[in-house]
Amino acid sequence: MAPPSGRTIPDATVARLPIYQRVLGELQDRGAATVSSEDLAELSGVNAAKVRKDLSFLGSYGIRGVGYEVDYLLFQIRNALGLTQQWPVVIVGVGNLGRALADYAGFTSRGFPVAALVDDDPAKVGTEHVGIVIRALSELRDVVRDLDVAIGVIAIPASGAQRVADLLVEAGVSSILNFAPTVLSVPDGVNLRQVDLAVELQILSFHRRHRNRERGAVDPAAESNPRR
Amino acid sequence: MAPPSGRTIPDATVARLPIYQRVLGELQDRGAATVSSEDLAELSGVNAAKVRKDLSFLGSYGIRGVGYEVDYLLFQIRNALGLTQQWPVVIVGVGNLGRALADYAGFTSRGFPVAALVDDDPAKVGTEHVGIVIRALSELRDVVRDLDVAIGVIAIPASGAQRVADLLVEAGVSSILNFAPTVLSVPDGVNLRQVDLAVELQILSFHRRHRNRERGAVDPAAESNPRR
DNA sequence: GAGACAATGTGCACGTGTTCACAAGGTGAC
DNA sequence: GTCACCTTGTGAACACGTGCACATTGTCTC
Ligand SMILES: NC(=O)c1ccc[n+]([C@@H]2O[C@H](COP(=O)([O-])OP(=O)(O)OC[C@H]3O[C@@H](n4cnc5c(N)ncnc54)[C@H](O)[C@@H]3O)[C@@H](O)[C@H]2O)c1
Ligand SMILES: NC(=O)c1ccc[n+]([C@@H]2O[C@H](COP(=O)([O-])OP(=O)(O)OC[C@H]3O[C@@H](n4cnc5c(N)ncnc54)[C@H](O)[C@@H]3O)[C@@H](O)[C@H]2O)c1
Repeated sequence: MAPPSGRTIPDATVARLPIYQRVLGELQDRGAATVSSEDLAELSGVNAAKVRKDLSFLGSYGIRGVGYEVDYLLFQIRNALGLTQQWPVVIVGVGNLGRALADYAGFTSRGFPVAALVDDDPAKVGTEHVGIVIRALSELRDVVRDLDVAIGVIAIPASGAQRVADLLVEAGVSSILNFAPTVLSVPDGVNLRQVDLAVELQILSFHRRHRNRERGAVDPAAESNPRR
Repeated sequence: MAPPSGRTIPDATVARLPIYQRVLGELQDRGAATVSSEDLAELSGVNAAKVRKDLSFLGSYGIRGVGYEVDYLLFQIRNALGLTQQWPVVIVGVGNLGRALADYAGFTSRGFPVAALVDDDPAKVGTEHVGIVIRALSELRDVVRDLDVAIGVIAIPASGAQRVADLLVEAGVSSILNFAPTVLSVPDGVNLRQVDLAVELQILSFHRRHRNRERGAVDPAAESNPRR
């Protein structure tokens, strides 16, 4: 029976598939043959019913009374996620963050090899980092074409991010991961994801503050800035 | 009139407040006195009705017919997010990623100063990075107490992450930002956020694959791994 | 071959989030 | 002081996500 895949998979499910994928990989390494939705849920930090519903969007790959075959399910998830092939990545901006990303082995091992590094600092262009020659921004189009780059990672200051995003799109990249703390706009058809660490910290800060408030604390500052 | 703040603010709104905060800061720098929900929405990449509803959870801070006073609204959002004070951060794991984070000026400027660095590599402990002496894992409790650390950032390999999370909680940290690609469990009352770059890439990969499928492409691999 | 068993797959109800559309209500012009 | 105008604040409908509960169905035992 062919996998359904005609069905649309909800965004919330898509966001969890990579977690299941990683957990299943660990189970496979440990030699587990099958896993129940309950165990998979426990290891993934979610509800068992959610796991079953999520997996049912991929197809009916479980065995009632037994669970899911680890190898088979893992293959199906990888297939759904498009991880049956490699997706070369270009990192734009070889600063603190760009270097850390380029050094990181976890990307290549998960099928996202760092194919190219790009920077607009003339002092950096032409030098090597982790064996990759840093190219100029003007070469972006060639780099993308020649190395068949699928994904662009933006690791430059916010001020230049929109321009680089435009250049990436022009060069034919249709998936962008942006680390610059700014809202980017891209044409329809281009996929954009934002990772904003300051936002994460601020959300933590909110919850911490709110927890304190529940305990009866009052923030005097709230009154100290009257309008006008 | 006191800010309501008795109301609970939806999670989805909390996640957007940092964006509004950043955009309003930019508007303030440009000297804007007021802003309409429509303009703020445009700059934040969201719907105008959503902006108004989000802001209404903080209180009735707009002026009908005019918009929102930038200074005043910014103050209220900062207050809601708990950004009226500094939240010292400890980074555990001074490797590729930990170093990049420690070097990053954006945290301190947003009220999250890197107060301490911790690593368990004896070769690193005692050395300095960006003027901060790296401390041993065993000193974590003292570091958290003495420097009044509010937030712990985990930047070590997945295998040790749960143990470090436990240590952070024991040391009194109640907000954790985890970069290790693993599911952590923490007690109630501890706030945990996960940043997983491989997950982000895999979500991009999913959408790219799906886009291609819609155009009629068929992945032959889907059939090539029959069960047993 | 039949029956007990165990875990899946899903209908359903509930909660959360989004968006529209418009009444409510300040502001500024005259 | 009145009126026209403009943007907020929110009710209501809709879409999406979650989780319970259980019928369904494949497996294994005897
Ligand atoms: N370092 C971190 O830990 C961290 C954390 C959160 C967010 N960020 C964000 O990531 C981005 C990069 O941070 P960073 O610390 O690596 O900065 P950085 O200043 O260390 O490095 C930026 C690099 O980008 C290059 N660059 C600048 N403009 C460019 C352009 N238009 N085209 C190509 N290259 C360009 C610079 O030459 C430099 O090499 C920033 O937006 C920052 O806010 C970084
Ligand atoms: N580097 C990246 O760009 C990147 C990207 C995505 C995710 N990550 C994740 O971030 C984490 C760190 O990545 P990295 O590239 O910095 O790794 P790394 O190996 O460069 O550095 C890890 C550091 O943590 C220290 N360490 C290890 N175990 C420790 C423990 N129990 N207590 C204290 N310190 C300990 C090591 O001594 C080392 O200094 C990993 O989980 C990785 O998967 C990194």
